[in-house]
Order: sequence, then structure tokens, then C-alpha cells
Amino acid sequence: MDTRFAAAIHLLVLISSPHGRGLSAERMARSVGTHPVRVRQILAALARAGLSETRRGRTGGTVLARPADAISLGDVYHAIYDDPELLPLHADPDPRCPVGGAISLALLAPFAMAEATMVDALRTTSIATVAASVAASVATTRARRRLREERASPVG
Amino acid sequence: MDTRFAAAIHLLVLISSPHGRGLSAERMARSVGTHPVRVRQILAALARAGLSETRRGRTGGTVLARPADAISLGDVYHAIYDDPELLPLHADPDPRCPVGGAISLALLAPFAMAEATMVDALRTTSIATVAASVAASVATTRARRRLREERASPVG
DNA sequence: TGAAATCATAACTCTTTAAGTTATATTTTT
DNA sequence: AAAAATATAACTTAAAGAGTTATGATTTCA
Repeated sequence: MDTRFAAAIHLLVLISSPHGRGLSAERMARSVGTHPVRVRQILAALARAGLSETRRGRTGGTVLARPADAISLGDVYHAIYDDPELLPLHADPDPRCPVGGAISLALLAPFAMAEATMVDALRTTSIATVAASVAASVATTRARRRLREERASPVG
Repeated sequence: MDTRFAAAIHLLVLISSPHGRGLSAERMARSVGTHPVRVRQILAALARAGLSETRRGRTGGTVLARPADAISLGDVYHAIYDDPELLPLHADPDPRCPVGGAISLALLAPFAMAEATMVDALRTTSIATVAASVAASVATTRARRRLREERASPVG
């Protein structure tokens, strides 16, 4: 499993704020800590799934295609991984062995079920939820810093 | 995500049959399609979790520590992955950006919840279930082959 | 119209991780 | 003591993820 899923959520949270509307891949790449090309690849997948819209050209950039509370992490997961292998099978079971010849087929159903259940769990969280959690964290950090600075120089 | 989980299930199914009791790592490696050392590493994790017991020495080998229907795929998952990152975070979000500085923390809870839900789903399938599915598949294949051969030479 | 700023995408390289392999030591039975 | 197995560390190879470069297309604006 790669980290595109986490990066994709990061990108959507970025552009979900009024501040972030229409951000360029270049700017987003700095926040995510990766390369603009990778950002565009991820944004392309999100746009294909109808979660975002990207415009080319001088004033280009990306915006959400629908409200942040209408985009679940399950939607993002499906946008990034078409037919995923969350729980990958091993590559070379011996077909001459009875178990080796049948194990891959036998694992398909339980693995697919487990993955579907996980995606369902991801549906209960939205981009808006994550954005709120980020905002709360930022507010806490700011308040802490303010307190610390006031204590250091009480008159400001 | 590596393929140790699938390989571990394969190993447990192998030794769950009367046939497979006390199988050596060498023999199991052939069925799984990997190297005996890797088999031993996986078996060591399973033994640490109390799912199997391995004996050294000339008549060594591995057996299940409890009945196959008392070992769930969730148990196996935990045996292999201690503190897993099913859904990995991206490595370098920019701490100077408000979103970059808070996103990793904000993702922890939803990701952990999704993973826990998936493991719960895996708890509904046991090694016995997988073994039965493998046995069914083997029986079907045998029946098909018999039919085909009878058609080819009707008198046997 | 043409320059600037952006996206789209393929191809390549680098890095990291999984898997394979070798080597050495230990345990158990005969 | 020899044989057959496990335990584990260390090393090598292979595969996959991520980074980078390169080329071309789109859109705006002077």
C-alpha cells in the first residue's frame, strides 16, 4: 500500500478551505511534501471520480466538485484505488499441492469482505470532519503559543 | 503491505489437516512458493502469538496450538502485524503549513478505526473455514477431471 | 499574438522495502 | 557422533514507491 490515500485527503482538506480554493499543484506539493507531478497524478484520479475539478492555464488550479461534508474518506479511497489489494495474496503457491492450488481462490472472498467493511468504516468520516479536526488542532497550538509568549513577556 | 498475512494463512491451513501435522518448514516452503527461512520467520510470529507450536530437532515441525475453528483470520492478522499501518500516512507534510502541521494527527483516529473494523471483519472467518473452502475447491476439481477422463475413454 | 503560468502525461532514475539467500549456531532424535 | 530439523542474523536481489526530467497542451493577459 502506498501513501496516495493520505496525500489525497491532505489535498482535499487544503482546497476545502476558502483559503485554499484554486490552489496550484506547485503550492499544494509544498504542503504535502512531495513533487508537483505526483500531486497532479493524485488530483487527476480525484477529478476522474468527480470529487474535484481542475482547470488548466494561467489561472488554473483545483477546487472541490461538491461540499466537503459530501465527500467521505470512502469516496476518496475508491477514487485512488480502482480494484485494490488491501490484503495482497502471495504470488507463487504451488499448483501441484492441493492447498497451494486452491488457497488464492479461497482467500478472495474473506479478503474482499474485509476490505469492503473497512471502506464502509471510512464512509463515516468526511473531508469536512478531517478539516475540522485540523482546524481544532491549529487553534489549540495557537492558544498554547500565545500563552507561552504572554508568560515570557507579560506586558506584550 | 507485504504478503506475509496470506502466506501465514496458507501455512496454518496446511498444518490444520491431519495430513499436514508436523510438516517441516522445507516442505511448507514448497507449497507456499517461498524460502524456508521466510516460512520460519512467519511461523515464529504465529508461535509467539500462541497460534502454533514449533519443535526443533530431528523430528521437528509445526502443529496448531488450538483447533482450526478457534483461530480467526483476525488472530492471524494481529500475530503478523503488531502495530500495523494498514493505511499509511504520507511521510513529509510541511509543518509550517497549518494543514501540513496537523494532518497526520487528524488522520490517526479515522485510520485506526477503519483498520480495527477490518480486523473485526476478519474475525468472522476461521482457518477451518478457509480449509473447508480449499477442500471444496479440490473436490470440485477432482470431480471435473474424472468426468473429462471418463468422456475421453468411456470404458476406463 | 506571444509570453507567462498552469496542467497532462510519459519516461526515466533513485530510494526504500519485500523477498530471497547464505551462513552459523542450536536443538532433538537415533 | 551423525542426521535432520529450527533460530536468527546478515547479506543480496528484485520489486515497488516516489522523485525527477522532459515535452506538449491549455488558458489568461498584456
